[in-house]
Amino acid sequence: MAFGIVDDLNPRQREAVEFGIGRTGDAPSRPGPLLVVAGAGSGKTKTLSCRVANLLLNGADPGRILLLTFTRRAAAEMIRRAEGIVAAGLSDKRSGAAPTIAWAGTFHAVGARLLRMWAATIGLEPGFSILDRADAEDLLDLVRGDQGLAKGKNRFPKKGTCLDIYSNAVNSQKPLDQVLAKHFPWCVDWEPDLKTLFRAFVEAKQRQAVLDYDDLLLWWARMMEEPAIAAIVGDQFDHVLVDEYQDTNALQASILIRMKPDGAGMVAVGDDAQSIYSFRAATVRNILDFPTMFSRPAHVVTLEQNYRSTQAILDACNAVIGHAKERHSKNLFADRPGGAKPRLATVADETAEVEHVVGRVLANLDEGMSLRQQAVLFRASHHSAQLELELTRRRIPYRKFGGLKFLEAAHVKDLLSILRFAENPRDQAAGLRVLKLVPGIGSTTARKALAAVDAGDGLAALQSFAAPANARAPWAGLAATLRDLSAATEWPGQVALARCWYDPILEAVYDDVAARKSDIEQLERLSAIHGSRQKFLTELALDPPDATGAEAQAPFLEEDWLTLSTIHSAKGQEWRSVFILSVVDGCIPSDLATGCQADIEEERRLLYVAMTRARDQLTLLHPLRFHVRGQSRFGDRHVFAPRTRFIPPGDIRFFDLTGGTLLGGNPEAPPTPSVAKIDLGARVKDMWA
DNA sequence: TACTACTCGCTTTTT
DNA sequence: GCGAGTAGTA
Repeated sequence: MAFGIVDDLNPRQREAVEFGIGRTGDAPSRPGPLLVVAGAGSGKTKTLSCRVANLLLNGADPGRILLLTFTRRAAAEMIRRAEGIVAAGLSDKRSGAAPTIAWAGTFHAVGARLLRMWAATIGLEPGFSILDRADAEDLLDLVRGDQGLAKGKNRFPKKGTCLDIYSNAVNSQKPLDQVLAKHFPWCVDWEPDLKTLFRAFVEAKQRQAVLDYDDLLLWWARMMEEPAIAAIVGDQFDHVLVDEYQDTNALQASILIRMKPDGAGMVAVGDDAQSIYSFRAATVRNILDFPTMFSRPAHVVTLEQNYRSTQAILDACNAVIGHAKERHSKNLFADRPGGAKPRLATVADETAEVEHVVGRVLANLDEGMSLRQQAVLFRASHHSAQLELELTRRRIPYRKFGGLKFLEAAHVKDLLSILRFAENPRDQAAGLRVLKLVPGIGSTTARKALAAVDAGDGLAALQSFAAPANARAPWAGLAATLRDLSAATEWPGQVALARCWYDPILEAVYDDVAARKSDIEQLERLSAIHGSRQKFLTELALDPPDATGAEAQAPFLEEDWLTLSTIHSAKGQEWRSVFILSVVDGCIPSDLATGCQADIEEERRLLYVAMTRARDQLTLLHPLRFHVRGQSRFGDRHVFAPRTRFIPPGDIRFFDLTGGTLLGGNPEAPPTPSVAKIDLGARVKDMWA
């Protein structure tokens, strides 16, 4: 079937788009597994959307296609493009609404949906609530208290670390002792206690009808171990397409293989050179082993032609990844010859770095490159703090992706907890948080009240609960609010109802009331686009609003803005001009990730991912003096920072060195001797030696 | 029992 | 320089 879009695919892309699809337009065939190894900028999204479109144009049922992506945004983009192609392909034959892919989203979102469908069969409460990361931590902490753990003189790992350990064990499908030895060596002695804790944690979650992120995958995977269910769920889909396969973990692979043991209709797309989520137990083994994972071998197509960057930029990227210890051999070549070399700008310190970036961004803007075509990327969320201040001061609009989320703000969590508690009175973490909001109520009273809720007739127990005299009025107000919320049949208005009770509390507790109230108002606006309380809470947990910033509010979306993003959140995107902050040893690679060779290799890929986002212009910043966090007792808060080890002297030729003029004074002057030798990273690590 | 003041440990990336 | 745990007070 000839249609315009396919004509401008290159031969490899075309192979991926057409593999195994009957071209006669008769009954669609069920092709064997296909792996598309897609280098950076090689048109991966285009290829995948074309394949989806091609399936649809060849008669595939859109309701029987499963599209698994890394983020909700990626799924939406893929569907938009596929439907556009289909609409164009059909327009000359018949008109009609473009078909919609009903099953698309992240593994977690799809898992949640399937689990609700199958809940009755697998002994799960269909109305289960979903705990986000912070909720899960709180519950884990609660359980730890109940278990009487961490009472000894030695410090127990903190709740975040405990959850990391648990999560890693679940997602990597490895026994606890191995996980501890490999990733958390300093917690090895706590193994028996951790095991007890995790067992109690799992029991608590089941008793309370709550699932955390890991459970969405774990329950799905366990469900698929039941052959009868696996057969039905597998048969539900003719085609399963998985994007960003290099960032999936063992648990996710086990789901796929149980769904399609022979790999029929299974397509995975990814790039081992861009695997940057090992901290989430993602393993590059997944993509390397995909060809032999199913009972039928997979067909492999490699996309090596880069359409994004100029040759000069690509040369530098290839040099960086060329030093990687092991990689799937792939030779990216550019479609766009020439171009300016990437700049490696050496500046005095972080203040100069910010000055340099802002200056360049504005210069680009003067030359007609809008802010939206530019991005500033960094390793850790807080690296942009100074830049954000400067952008705000100069009134340059920006949106920041990654890092602290809107949902993590205390007041937002408070309000959501009220809704969650009303939705699921068994949810102890939400309940405890809500009850403790009442002035004069601490954890002891709150726990007693929760026990009454659990034992008696749900939320009604709160109204008959004898609250301390000084807390009686707000307590009664809360009990009435929760009663009204749980009795409400209409979703619209419920956030307003919760606010009636919560706003006075917020005003009493916080100083910056105005800013926090506007967050709550945003939450209320957000609630309007969801159909029910359960949908709202589920969607918010699985797909939190991901941008913060001076212009993040909906009414301003049409305007121009500069993108600030962690490298992780920049995955899959591209800009004409890209700036990478603090390309120094200690940042990239992070001081915290220099433990073993595998960590270093991942940091190298991280720099590679960042660099390959650039189309025309790439600037790496190298501040000579680098801020050291939290060490005020040393007086000077800077340390000398060498250029990242990922750009050795031999590779300097791929870069244009600038910055001498920006230094002012003597660029070669050694830093203050008293601070030059401090290796904070080593000190932190020594504690575990 | 609730809240405060103080000490101690550690500091990333995200569904 | 912040969060979490602890000791002390009301």
